[in-house]
Formats: sequence, C-alpha cells, structure tokens
Amino acid sequence: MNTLSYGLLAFLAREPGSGYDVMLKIQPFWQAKHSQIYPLLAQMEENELLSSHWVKQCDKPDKKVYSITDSGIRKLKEWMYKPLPDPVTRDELSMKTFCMWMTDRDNAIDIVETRKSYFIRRLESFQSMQGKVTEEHKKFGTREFYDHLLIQKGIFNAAAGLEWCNWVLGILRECDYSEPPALVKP
Amino acid sequence: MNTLSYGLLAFLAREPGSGYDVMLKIQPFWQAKHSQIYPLLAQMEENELLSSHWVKQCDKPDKKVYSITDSGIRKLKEWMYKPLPDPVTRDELSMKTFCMWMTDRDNAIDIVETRKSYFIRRLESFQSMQGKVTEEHKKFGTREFYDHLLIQKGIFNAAAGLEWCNWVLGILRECDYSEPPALVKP
DNA sequence: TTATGCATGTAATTAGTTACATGATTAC
DNA sequence: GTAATCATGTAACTAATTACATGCATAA
Repeated sequence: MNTLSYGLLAFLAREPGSGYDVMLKIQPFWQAKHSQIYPLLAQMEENELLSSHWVKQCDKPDKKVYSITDSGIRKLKEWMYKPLPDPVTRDELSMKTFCMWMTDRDNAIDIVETRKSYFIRRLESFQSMQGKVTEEHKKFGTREFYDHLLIQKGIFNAAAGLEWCNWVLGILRECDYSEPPALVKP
Repeated sequence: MNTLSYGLLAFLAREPGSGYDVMLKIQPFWQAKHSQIYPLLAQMEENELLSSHWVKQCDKPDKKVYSITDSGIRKLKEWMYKPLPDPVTRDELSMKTFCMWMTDRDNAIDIVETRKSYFIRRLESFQSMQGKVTEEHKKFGTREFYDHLLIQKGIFNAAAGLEWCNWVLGILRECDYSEPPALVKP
C-alpha cells in the first residue's frame, strides 16, 4: 500500500466509482496515469479493501465500479494516524531558473510565460471546483467541508506560483537587458 | 539525460564540486538521494559532459570534484530551449485532507501542525539563503541574480503553504467539534 | 560510546511513465 | 474521416527510494 493506493481508497470512501472516474478525480491533486491506477485497484480488490461489479452503460463502454469494503475503511482510518511525510515537488522550472543566466532574455520570458499559463489554468479549474461547493458545505462538520479545504490548498499554491511568475516577468521585461555574462570556465 | 541530470549540470556550471556538494545544494529544490546522484554523475563523466579529479582533504575524506566541460555547457544551453513540463507535486497531505472527515479532530490538528512546522523550517532556511545574496546580486544581470529568483520561488511556496496551514488550524480549533459524521456505506 | 557529518559507491525494490493494445461513441 | 472522450488493461522501461556496504573525524 503506497500513498496513491490510499488516495484511491480515499476517493472511493466518498462514493463508488470506476478506475476512470477516480483517475479524473485524483489527478488535480496527485498526478497518476491510468496504467498505474488500474493495477492498484485490482490489487486492492484482491486484498478485499475494495469490491467491484460491472455496470452496463448505453452510449458509453461498460465500466467496472469499485466500492470500498469495511476492511478498506479500517485501513484508511489507520493510515490517518501514520506520520505525514514531507511533500515531494519536482519542478524543472527550478532547475531552469538557476540556469537562466546562460540563455537569452526572450527564452527566459518564454519559459516563465509557459508556467504562468499553467498556473492560470490551474487556478481557474480549482475556482470552478470551489464554485460547486455549496455554502452549506463550507461550514465545519461535513465530508464536503474537506473538499473545500483541499481545493483551497490548490488555490493557495497556484496563486503563489502565479504571483512569482508575474514578479519574475516584471523584472525580466522592465530591465534593460545586458547580454548574459560571458562564460568564464571555472 | 533526465531533469535531475540537467539540474546537477546546472549546479556544476556555476562552480565545480563533489557529488556530496551538489547533493546538498540541489536538495532544497529537487529531492534526490546520493544513491541516485552518484551514478548520474559517473554517467555524465562517461559522456564527457563532466570531468573529475580527486582532491585530498585533511580531517575529511577525499573527494571527487567534478567540473563541467564545454560539451556539458552546450548541452545545458540546448536544454534551456526544450519545452517546460508541468511541475509534479505529490503530497500525502492532500490525500489526508480529503480523508479528515473520518478521523478525530486532535489527529487532524496533529497532521496540519506537522506540515506547518515543515513550512516554518523551509521558510527559515530559504530566508537564511536569501540573506547570503548580496544587494549587488539582487540586481538584474549577474548569475547570482537567478539564485535570488529561485530562492524567492521557494519562499513564495513555503509562505503559501504556511498560510494554508494556519487557515485550516484556525478553523479546526475555533469550531465546536462535532464528531465526524457516522459512516454510511455508499 | 554513540550519534552525526563527511564522503562514495552498489544492489534490490518500488513507483511512475511511455508505449502497446482494443473498441465503442460522438462531435467537428 | 479523424480527432476526442470514455473505458480497461498489460508490457517495457525509467526514475526514485531503501537497504547494503565502508570508513574516518568529531562532538555530546
């Protein structure tokens, strides 16, 4: 059981769904491809944390709907008491920022603009999710209240990222650009 | 050549250093263990992007100091024009936040406090890095200017994370706690 | 004396991505 | 007709973590 498995369980603890369903729901918060998700669901079914049945759909392919079992719920609750690991972020932009002295200004701007549009997309998507949380559920106590917290986490992060991009773009654009310093081999 | 390899090259393009040195420098921005770094450096040396020599030290073990080659610099410059992938963040806290409705309030607070202290540690560490950047280097044009941008990226992110933690803790502590809703199996 | 920091590596395992494979339906 | 969405899976590969392995110096 890795963190992704617990994540999938967490979404299925709210409501049953297919592999495809949970994939779409989890992706804004944890990047994972279907090829990783399907085997994990099958494995959790084998371990009786999940059960499944096929549901026929008209005009769409049939789907295999998973539901969490009592054993799955127990497992999730136990997990909630296990120590929280530090988050892992791998952002090529950090590495490229560190290298910007060796490229031209237009390219530097391009790079940051690319990231900026990513953050705008994210912000919009989180804000639209937030719009679907009713005022009733923004009060403490319900399950959906925690959706609100989680979405807000995404918003805080995307907003900070966007702010940084704008700050950097301001600097890159305002300043007279002097050619990057000639490389002196160390 | 994966992103970590380029990241290592990027640090060695600034100044030569041992595997251990670059590991320490890169870790605040890209989590990687020495067991991943050493083989990548060896591989890049084989591909002549790096060269190395052993340096004797008194009271410390000898170290293998890597320097970037012209070919390595060319490779880095080329990389700067390749498309920027989206960042990848895997944060167990997101999954646990989504599950908070099924645990007790004290545990929920514990979880968020754990993360809060992580962000405080990060903020302090980035701020101390920022303190080492001279005012001269906070102006556009030098290599060290981009250190300043990168550190600021860390600060923006840690600050946003910290803000979120405080916001959540405020809610968890202020509110009368009603037991999490009894689980109705879906 | 026991832990921590410095220093370098390899081996085994797990996690994650890309590619392969199939097939229906719908919108342009 | 051709791209996109829905839907599920496996195979091959790459990336990353954990564990194994060594050894010296210093500080508590």
